[in-house]
Amino acid sequence: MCYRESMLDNNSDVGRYSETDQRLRQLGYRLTPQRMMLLSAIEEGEGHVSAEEIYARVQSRYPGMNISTVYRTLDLLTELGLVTRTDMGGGVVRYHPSNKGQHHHLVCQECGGVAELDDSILTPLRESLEEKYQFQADVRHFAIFGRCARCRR
Amino acid sequence: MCYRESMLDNNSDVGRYSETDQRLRQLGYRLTPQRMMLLSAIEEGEGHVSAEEIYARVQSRYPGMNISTVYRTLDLLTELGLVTRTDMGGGVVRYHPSNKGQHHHLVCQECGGVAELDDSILTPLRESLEEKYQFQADVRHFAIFGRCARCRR
DNA sequence: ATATATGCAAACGCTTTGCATTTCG
DNA sequence: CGAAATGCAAAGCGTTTGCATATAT
Repeated sequence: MCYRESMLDNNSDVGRYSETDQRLRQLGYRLTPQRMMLLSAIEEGEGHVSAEEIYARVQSRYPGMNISTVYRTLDLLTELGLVTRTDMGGGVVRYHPSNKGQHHHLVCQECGGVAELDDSILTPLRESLEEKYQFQADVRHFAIFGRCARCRR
Repeated sequence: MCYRESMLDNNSDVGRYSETDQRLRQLGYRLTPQRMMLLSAIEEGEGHVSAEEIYARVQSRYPGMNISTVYRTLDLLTELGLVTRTDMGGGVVRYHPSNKGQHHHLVCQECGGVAELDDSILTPLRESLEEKYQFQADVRHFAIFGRCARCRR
């Protein structure tokens, strides 16, 4: 029904439009309450979040949020390049705002821990892939699996 | 019921035990018809196959094969190290025999094409991960996403 | 003989979809 | 007002599980 009221009544952020919000409108998309909530949830969350986590986070404050809207919105934002989707392997997919800078992941297959990886370490690999295979590696979608320092002991 | 007859009657390979078959028995596991079929399907298939593909392939010859057996057997073989499981991203998981040598993958996000990648190109990266992060990269599970030479033109 | 593996059917978790309803612009 | 977005419920997909039955050793 009237999800606007139930969701926004006590939202002190109404009226504050983030950079990404503005961008959405520029591109001709509607700025719905759901989209604003999802964007702020993604921006607040440090690091990377899954669709289900985003859903839970938004729903805790705005119980009207719907899981299909989460997926549809994430798809849209990803297509527009406002959000980056990272396939972490094992069926785990995480999202983070594109404007928060690039970094990559070391995923430990033993403890499941995820460490961030500085981009510079990949430069040599990118260059040799370019040279030898004419392959343009998409550095935004990088996850390396293995065993972390702790689990090796 | 009696899946042995229906599945093995016209299997000219009965009695020929592959290297991996033998290995299974050594380790104390039973050498069932299903396991033999699955192993030969995986070994025949050039390159990498998904669980569903293995299932389809085996079933075309031995209609009794069951999808849960495929998954259970692939889990077992992976744990034993006889088969390698590669997460290709996008929920796609492929398997190939461990004894067929190591190589990696360049997955084109545009055309979906998969190219094989020589292991040597990863040596510098592995070394720097080891040095800087004490992280032991699992090179058997490597897929790099990006755009292939053809799609860039 | 008996522990182990299989078949079957049901459930799983995540994701997608169709369609009626609502809402942003 | 009208196109676009949402809610809802159902289905999709690949995978896993519980339990009775069959079988390799």
